[in-house]
Amino acid sequence: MLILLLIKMKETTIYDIARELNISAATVSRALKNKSLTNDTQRKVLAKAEELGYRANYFASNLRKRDSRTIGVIIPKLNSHFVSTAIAAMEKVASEHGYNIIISQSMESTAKEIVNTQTMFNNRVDGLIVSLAYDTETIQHFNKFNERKIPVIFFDRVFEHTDNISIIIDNYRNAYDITKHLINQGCKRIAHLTANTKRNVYSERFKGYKQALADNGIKFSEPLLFLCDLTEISAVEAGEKMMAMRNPPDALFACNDSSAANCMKVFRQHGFAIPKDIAVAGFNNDPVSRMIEPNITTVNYPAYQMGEAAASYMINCLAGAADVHITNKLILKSEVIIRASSMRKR
Amino acid sequence: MLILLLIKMKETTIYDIARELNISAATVSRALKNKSLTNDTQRKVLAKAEELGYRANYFASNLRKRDSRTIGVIIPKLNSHFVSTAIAAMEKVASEHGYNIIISQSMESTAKEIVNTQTMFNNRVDGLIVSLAYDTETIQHFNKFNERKIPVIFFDRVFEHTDNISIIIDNYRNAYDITKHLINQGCKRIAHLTANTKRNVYSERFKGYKQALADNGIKFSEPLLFLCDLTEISAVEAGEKMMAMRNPPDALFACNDSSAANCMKVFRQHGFAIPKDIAVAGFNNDPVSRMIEPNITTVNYPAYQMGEAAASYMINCLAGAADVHITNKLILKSEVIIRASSMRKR
DNA sequence: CTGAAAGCGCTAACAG
DNA sequence: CTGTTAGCGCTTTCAG
Repeated sequence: MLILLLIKMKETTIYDIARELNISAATVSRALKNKSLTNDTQRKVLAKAEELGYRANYFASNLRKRDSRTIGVIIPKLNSHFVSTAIAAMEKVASEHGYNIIISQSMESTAKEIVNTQTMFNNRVDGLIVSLAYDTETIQHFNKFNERKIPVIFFDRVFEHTDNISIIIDNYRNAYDITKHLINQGCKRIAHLTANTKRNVYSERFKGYKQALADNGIKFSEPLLFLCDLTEISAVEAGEKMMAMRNPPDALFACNDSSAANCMKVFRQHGFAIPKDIAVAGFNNDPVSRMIEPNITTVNYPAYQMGEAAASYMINCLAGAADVHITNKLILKSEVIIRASSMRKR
Repeated sequence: MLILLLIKMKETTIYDIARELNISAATVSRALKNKSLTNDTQRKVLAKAEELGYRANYFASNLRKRDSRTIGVIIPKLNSHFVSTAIAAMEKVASEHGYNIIISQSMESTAKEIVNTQTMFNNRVDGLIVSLAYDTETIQHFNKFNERKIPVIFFDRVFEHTDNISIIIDNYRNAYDITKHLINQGCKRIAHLTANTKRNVYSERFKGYKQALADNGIKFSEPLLFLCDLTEISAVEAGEKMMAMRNPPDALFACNDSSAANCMKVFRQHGFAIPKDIAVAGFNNDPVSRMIEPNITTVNYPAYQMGEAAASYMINCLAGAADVHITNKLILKSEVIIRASSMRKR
């Protein structure tokens, strides 16, 4: 009979290194941390550590230091070009400063966002960078961070009424500009496809859209406002609704490029030429906006810079060089990119 | 003069709860862990914990238990529908079993992958789930995990010669089928756009492509093989090269949907109709394959199931119910989806 | 069911 | 520059 014994492998600790080298654990600890560069103790320690397959125990170290050097990131979903680019930037900045990043997805659900918040809290993140879920309406779940002076930075999907810093682009201005552009192309019945108009990014764009109409003598028409959850299915549904109208729109300003693309597909199926019969504009400058024909007029969203800004600001807060409550908003540069999908005049 | 004092806020510990309740810390610990459900000590502890704003200290707990209940995930990049869907599935399975997930991106660089591996190692992950970077050619950096019997599971982008379990789809079969389909549509000069042919996913597809040609009396022609790094720019370049040929291909089988889409754009700019002049097929069933017109024939890639499988298998290994070295390959079901981009006959 | 006590591995005083 | 010592907060025997 064979008996299988699973033994937890003994880990090498700084004490093992210390013993073999006849020095104290404290010295080993210091050598490992580059704190005594003068003599060659350091080299010996490093060599021995390598030899014994030593690996640092962050649990012990963090416990002792009462500091995790970790930044938590909560985002709605990973699967957009915008989000993953922003995270790549955060990761870069953080690791340059010796911070780790832990990520969690709220999957656009406030309930899951709250759970994630609690997990981050228990994991003792030094700071939290957040882009809110689709329908999050209060930010009470971040109170415990504020109470403990753990910096919370919002980016992109932010909360309007908060003292916490928000990193955004000027959604209002860009929406205004892109709507103005459509008007300049001779469009009169401009549909707007958006999501929950409570979330800042969408409400601001909606405001910009309405203001541009107003400033150009076009009355806002409720039936031209389409709300959807931005999934493939609901974008297609919205497109179908537009096509079913007695008097269909002559332009669409969608609040992201994917939905714009999905609608364009529907328009074409109904025999509408783009931009001749209906001009289209999106938002985000997602790769898809350049993949489909005609290329989609959009707003360049500085994802990388936004991630960079969020992480840098966080690091500064943690270093005590900035206070989360002094600057309140950081508005990044962004601009409309005109492409073929909206060019009716030349 | 104002002096700002930053005082690290005192954290509530189980001792604080114990003292206030006149019980021992051990009891509090047990109550918090649902280990004494009988009497109402538990309720009191929970209430007091809430009252004092207690939060568990995972560092202390992990240190003591010598166990992190964390699974590390290393992927090339987050920004694809496939990867983020797979991760969502892993997160779900893991959290159902009380595990956390930490993610890091190799950004398609072997060097960064090695660094990430080391970080995961030091962070004492209980297991590692990996999809390899574009050009990773050895997996020595995972040796230290194998030595310590920390399970390593590869998915999608796996390494051919390893004892570690790999979770994949039948890339060869699907590529064979899709090529066969193009041949059945009357195509004779089928271009293949792929990446590094060393990475399994690409080499297998390439083999399937070649075999389908061979089985149907079509000689493989080197000039019809296009290598690129799958970025937007290089896919467009490849498309241009195809168009510049004296005798351009009459079909394209690209190894992902984005590059297929990017090439289609180029084809159309050169006045080629799809599928009449050139039929197109992609791979992955990415949302973009349904966004562009005509919709792209592709292979349905079970991202969610793959993530689920990887995480479940990992949990089983960690529970001792499975051995990473018994099953060697897990092949998930997948199939070709025929769409308009390749339908030349009816 | 509960308490006492030990120790996980590390770092930061402090002292030499 | 290095060693001694104490303790971070928790879990887990072992006793009672």
